[in-house]
Amino acid sequence: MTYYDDAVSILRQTGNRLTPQRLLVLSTIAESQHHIGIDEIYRASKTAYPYLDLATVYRTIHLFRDIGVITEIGIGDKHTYELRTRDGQHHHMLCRKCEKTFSLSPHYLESFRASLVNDFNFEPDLDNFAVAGTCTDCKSKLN
Amino acid sequence: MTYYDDAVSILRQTGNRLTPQRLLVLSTIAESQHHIGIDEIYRASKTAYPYLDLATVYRTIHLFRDIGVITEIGIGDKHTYELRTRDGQHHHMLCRKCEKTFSLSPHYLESFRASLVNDFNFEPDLDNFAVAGTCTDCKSKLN
DNA sequence: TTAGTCATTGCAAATCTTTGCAGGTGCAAC
DNA sequence: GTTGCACCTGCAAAGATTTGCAATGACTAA
Repeated sequence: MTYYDDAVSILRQTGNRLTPQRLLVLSTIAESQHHIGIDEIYRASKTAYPYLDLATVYRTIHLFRDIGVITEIGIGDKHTYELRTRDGQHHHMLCRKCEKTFSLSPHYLESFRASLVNDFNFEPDLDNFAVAGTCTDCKSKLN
Repeated sequence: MTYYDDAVSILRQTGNRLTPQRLLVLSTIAESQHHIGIDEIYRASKTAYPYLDLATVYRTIHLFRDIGVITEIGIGDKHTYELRTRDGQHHHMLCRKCEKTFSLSPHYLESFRASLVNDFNFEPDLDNFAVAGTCTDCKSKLN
């Protein structure tokens, strides 16, 4: 269970505690094959541990996001989340219409990153980068 | 007043009405030199027209965003807004350490966008694009 | 200019998200 | 294993955002 070990070490490194609630939320996100919203995380986790509170889910999600365990993706007004993998760079494209995701090789962003570093000395954090847009299938359906 | 004329024509084109509330919110955003949050928009606009309701501000902001009159920028958990100028969009770099934002000309993302369109026929929505990272000042402070 | 229509508004209620607090609990030190 | 302490949690209340609805008023057509 790679995600578990990684999360443990990141939580430890950042001085946070390993609580059942956190591990539960973590595994719920990990087991979801796609990005998952707060409400779904709450519902799914609550099945395993009925005392779980929504506020705890919110706090846990924000913690995970801030320490880099998960990535937040905004779809319209809704926020969804997914696990960050160990191999770091994990980019994708996300279709706003059909909500399918597509992987993207890191090299697509490399020249962008390089120009920010060169021109502004700004080091962007592009790990687990996601772009929203319209995929080819949905574009053709628009006609 | 370019922003006014542009907004009028965009609202007309999209079949929306020009109401005093909308023009008020629009001018509040236009007069703000930086990104401005919902609460500030509400407070400033309410001074000019005390009957203005918060719900109207929310609806107006979402309308403006959806028809492209303004751009939404997510800074941390807070959303801020700014006018889209006629000469097109601009993007932002956001420093995670000092929370300062820096503008970024669209051409930095153009080749990225072009390669997604060419290689995947994926049309990314980069209107409210913001990259987080570390700015030059904060990088030098790290030593 | 006037009248009719339908989008828009203000209000209030619903829903979503965050926060304060008192008690519970992980974990480090013994 | 036990203890102590700071962090976490659940709960409830506050704050933020969205929605339903009846009344209003912007715009079109005559």
